[in-house]
Amino acid sequence: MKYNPHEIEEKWQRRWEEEKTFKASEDSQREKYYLLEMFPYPSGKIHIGHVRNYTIGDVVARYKRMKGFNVLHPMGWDAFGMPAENAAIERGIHPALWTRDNIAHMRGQLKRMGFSYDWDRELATCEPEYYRWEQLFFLWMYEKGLAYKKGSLVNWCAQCRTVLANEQVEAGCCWRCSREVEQKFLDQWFYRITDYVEELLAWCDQLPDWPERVLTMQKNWIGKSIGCEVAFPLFDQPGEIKVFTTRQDTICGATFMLVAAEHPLVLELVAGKSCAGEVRNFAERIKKQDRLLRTSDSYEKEGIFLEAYCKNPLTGGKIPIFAANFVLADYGTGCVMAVPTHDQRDFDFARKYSLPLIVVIDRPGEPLDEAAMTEAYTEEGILVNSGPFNGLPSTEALEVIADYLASNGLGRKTIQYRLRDWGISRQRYWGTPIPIIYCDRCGAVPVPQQDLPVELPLDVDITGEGGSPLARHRAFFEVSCPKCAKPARRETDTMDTFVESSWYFARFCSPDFNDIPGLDRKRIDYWMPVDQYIGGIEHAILHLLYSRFYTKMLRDFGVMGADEPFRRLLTQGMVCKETMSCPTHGYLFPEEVAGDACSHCQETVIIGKNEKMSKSLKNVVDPDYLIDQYGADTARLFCLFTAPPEKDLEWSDQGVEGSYRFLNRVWRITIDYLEDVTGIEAHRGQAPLEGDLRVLRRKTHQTIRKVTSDIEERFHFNTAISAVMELVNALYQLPRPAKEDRIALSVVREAIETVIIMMAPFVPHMTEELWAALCGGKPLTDISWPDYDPDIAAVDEITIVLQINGKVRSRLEVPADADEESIKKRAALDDRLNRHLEGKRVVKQIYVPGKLLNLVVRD
RNA sequence: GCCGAAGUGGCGGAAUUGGUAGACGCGCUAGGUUCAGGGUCUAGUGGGCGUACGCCUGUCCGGGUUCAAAUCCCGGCUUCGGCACCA
Repeated sequence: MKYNPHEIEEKWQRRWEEEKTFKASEDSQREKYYLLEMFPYPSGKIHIGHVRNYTIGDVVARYKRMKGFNVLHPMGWDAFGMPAENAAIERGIHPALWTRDNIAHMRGQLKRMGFSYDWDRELATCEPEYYRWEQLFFLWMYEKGLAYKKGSLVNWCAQCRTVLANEQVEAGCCWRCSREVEQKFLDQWFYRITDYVEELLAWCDQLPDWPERVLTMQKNWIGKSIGCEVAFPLFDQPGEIKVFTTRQDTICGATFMLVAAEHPLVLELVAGKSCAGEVRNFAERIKKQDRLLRTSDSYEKEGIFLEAYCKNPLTGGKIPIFAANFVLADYGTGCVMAVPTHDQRDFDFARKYSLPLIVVIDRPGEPLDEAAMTEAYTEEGILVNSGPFNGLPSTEALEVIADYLASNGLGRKTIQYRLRDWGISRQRYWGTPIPIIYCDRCGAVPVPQQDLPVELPLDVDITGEGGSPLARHRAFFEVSCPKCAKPARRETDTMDTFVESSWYFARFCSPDFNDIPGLDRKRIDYWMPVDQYIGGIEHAILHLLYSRFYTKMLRDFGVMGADEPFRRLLTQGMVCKETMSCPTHGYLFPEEVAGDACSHCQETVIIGKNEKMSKSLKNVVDPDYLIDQYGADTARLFCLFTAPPEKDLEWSDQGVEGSYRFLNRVWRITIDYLEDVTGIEAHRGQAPLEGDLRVLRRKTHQTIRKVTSDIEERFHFNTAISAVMELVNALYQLPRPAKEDRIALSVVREAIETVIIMMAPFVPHMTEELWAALCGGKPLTDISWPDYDPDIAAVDEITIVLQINGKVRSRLEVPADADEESIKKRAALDDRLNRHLEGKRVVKQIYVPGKLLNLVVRD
């Protein structure tokens, strides 16, 4: 009987589906386990990188089920994603129907891999009901001031009529049409995530099972800095300039003031002065240049004097005000006090425009001299030239000066964050409509709850020419005001799709619950938080931060009990492969390459570096090809065995062969023994065994121990699989027992059953088939994960390493329970050891129980 | 520039608390299989020296701590990721 993966896989996939094998039940008495992948639904065809994501989740789900957990494992969610419009047009379906269609489309391919999803849940996120609740949450937030509208400066491409994210701007031009990007003031909706900034930051230290680097990224993104807001009064005129600084200890060294070029204050200050025209030109130039400059490596510091002065609040000194290109309008107050002696940027600026330098923090032991300085001194030191604060260490001065400023009404301690409120407005068709109506009389009026959901119209033209199709759709936006019934206009912006992905995990818990608020508190309390979330590092900041914010907000609305959405997080690595390209045809798919030549033009193919698999680079491996060639089990095994999940995986064709070979080995040894072990029970209990059988049985139990802990504690499937490989090797090594040797065959049977059960989460189809052949009865999915017997797994002979000065010189086989005395006695008789001891004396002996004996010797 | 992670054979990777470096797999070499090929089985496989017992050396580089370092500390190099004129 040959291993025929295709036949087996089709058979079991059909059975699992018919019997709804993987459905979670809410009334189960078992402990719950909620497992979710971080929206990995691809908007096109799935490639092997996706398969890796799903496989990791699937293995965990199958393992946890065998461990007796009630597992909720719905499929992740990316069907609303960005490329949906294009992909929908390509596939000839209306974008509004895209999500549902896409999920159906993907299921075929996903089921072929044997993934054990609870397939009936995720459709809940493509129903109008999903919009209804999302819009309800919006209205609640609007009521509480957590959703608000404000004008903001955006990158705007006039050609595409779209707002561009910073990363969509290439050298100041639109990534799609290469037209120069404009700065435009646009009214946009925001969610006030900054209200939760302290809680989001604090909980970063209470998520022990999240990867360190994700938390670090989130902390950096939030970017908290503690400092002072200080007012610098204007000289010879009323008013003041507020600055934010974290270095209030250097305030006496502030010799000039910098204002962001685009700051409104700039034009106010120069109004009516002779320099006004020049300054205006400067500001215009910087506004445009700024974006361009960001992409170049060296930023030339530029500024222009505004013919205005302000007063240093501590020294009273008269300091000039400049507009500068390197000050950010949207951080802090948009104005910076410049301390050239202790800030490198200010130093460069002062040198360029010949501005005065005053040292206020002196280097201990080696005093600074303004004239001789070649760079700013940014370290700690002792205050000088600072009046009453002279002699204070700078670290203490931070506090003292902050208190002084506060008590004298010159400033106050403040905290600045890098994190901005979350702009959710999108000028796209695809997304949840924002439920607001604008009326000339009543202003912005929320859509009444009973009118929800505001649905997307189906009769729009998707022209692909940019701009929101909704803004061109009169029937959609021409409405009457809910308050006064006069003609009014509906908001045509839709929500960022990140809003939808910020609570889908909660909707999955109660997909059919359509009473207010669309989330069944009872079931939410049972399943949430997600016990294990798995996904790519690319969502480390935005999606995960937004989901955390949303969870806290819904908690404060009383919808959810959890403080955090995801208890444990695994960020798995990417699958990489080298790119191939040809001078004429650009990037090539693997099947477009024959040997080392392009199959279109026969030119030699250029092999590029290893990069993340993506459609645009065409360095993808099609899982269908793998399944056709080797079967889904081999594809799964390869993804798991080659690298631990959090590492990037470099694709290799040869590795796949190895996985296939191993599965064949498992298949052959099982079939080979099948007849002999039929009717024989697997070995149980403690009955003593000798020789090879004892060794095999020990290996069996050691394997259970190893595989269990590798999956349980670390998700290190690669080492778990290698442990099973060792057990299979041991089975092959065992001399074939006689047919009537029932004891030997029972030990063999136990080993074979163990191999099959241990492999079940990884290669479910083949193991089901072998299990059915071997045991019949209950399918493997209903078998519980075995425990190992520590006594049987324990070795009875151990190797003690004999070292001299830490170098291994010999080894000693001793009984596991040998005591220190007897080991030392035997070591003294060891020839190899004694050869190294000639002419030396032992000054110390270090004995590590069960491990080694180290002799420290001198000449 | 700042923050973070990583660096181990020809390759992917093991080594869970400082205690046998290189598990397992790929590749390669040799041999068996009535041996065309493939498959499969067995053995070998970090480097150097040696007929051999064996010896030396070895986890990016340089120091250090320790009886003992891939692992801890200091300095440097390289790669990757994040943030970036953040006051």
